[in-house]
Amino acid sequence: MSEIPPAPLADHLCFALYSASMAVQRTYKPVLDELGLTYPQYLVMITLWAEDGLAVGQIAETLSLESSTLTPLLQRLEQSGLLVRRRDPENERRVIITLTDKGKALRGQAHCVTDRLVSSSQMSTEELARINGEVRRLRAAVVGE
Amino acid sequence: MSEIPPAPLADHLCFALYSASMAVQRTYKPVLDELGLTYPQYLVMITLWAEDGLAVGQIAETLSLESSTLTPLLQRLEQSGLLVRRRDPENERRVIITLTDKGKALRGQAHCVTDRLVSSSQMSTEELARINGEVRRLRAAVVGE
DNA sequence: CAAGAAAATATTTATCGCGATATATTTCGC
DNA sequence: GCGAAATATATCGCGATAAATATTTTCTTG
Repeated sequence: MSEIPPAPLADHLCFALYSASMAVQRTYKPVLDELGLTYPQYLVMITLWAEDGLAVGQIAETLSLESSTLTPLLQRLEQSGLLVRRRDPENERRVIITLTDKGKALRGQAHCVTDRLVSSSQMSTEELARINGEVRRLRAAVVGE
Repeated sequence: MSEIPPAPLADHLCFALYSASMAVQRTYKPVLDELGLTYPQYLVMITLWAEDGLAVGQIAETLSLESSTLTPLLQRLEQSGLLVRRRDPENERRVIITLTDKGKALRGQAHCVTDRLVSSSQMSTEELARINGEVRRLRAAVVGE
């Protein structure tokens, strides 16, 4: 039996996702630097702009991250003055995250980040939305819906 | 003028790519653990299985990584006995990476990793190949071909 | 042609992000 | 009340980026 050689790099969907994700993050970086955010921090802010007052675990669920990843990340955002962390009085196991005025104010500048992808890719928003749907469908399939 | 609020998380293509890439990496992890590789190390091995004897800079170019990322990664792979690093006698600025027999032998077990994505996603290989093409096209557009 | 500037290449260092594991701490069920 | 579950934190190693450094090669130019 001859062994099946692994496919060349170009055929690996995992590499396409990996390198595309990195490329987008590099595109965002200059704008995020101006906002004082890293990319995962930016994802947390998007989550909180949509719904404030979430617990750490809820943010972790939304972003598919471990709470052990989020805790230091949120501590840094708190030190930046963008949010406040406090125990939930009704369930002291939980830590509730609340945006400060400064954190809310950052929301207005955030659309510049997304614009960056649209302009750099030179693709229509319809095309980008279509690819978004495909990739989300793939992810859902991989994690089992 | 009211400010444009950023779109909800689901509309962000960057998050779709990011979370899909992470999901695939988590799927691969158990198999890669058995091989003693991390995911970026696996990408390096795929590159070298396709063409051995590359310089650090060529691997960096292929994977869109910085040499400062690759140097410690390659040092770890060397310590694992999978490859050898040595200066190119013809151009002493370069460091040539060569697979050991152990590194070459690992190639036969590697298709198990890819199988993992195909089976977990429950999508046809045609479908996966089509998405691969879409994502690659997006990446190429973002980085400017 | 030779000397020095510039470019190419890899490494080092520092900082942050992320995963995995282990460890509290609190709450809930029996 | 005690054990089990849920939640967050601490710790350690690897990865990614940027900036600084070192070395070699190539270019320029007097």
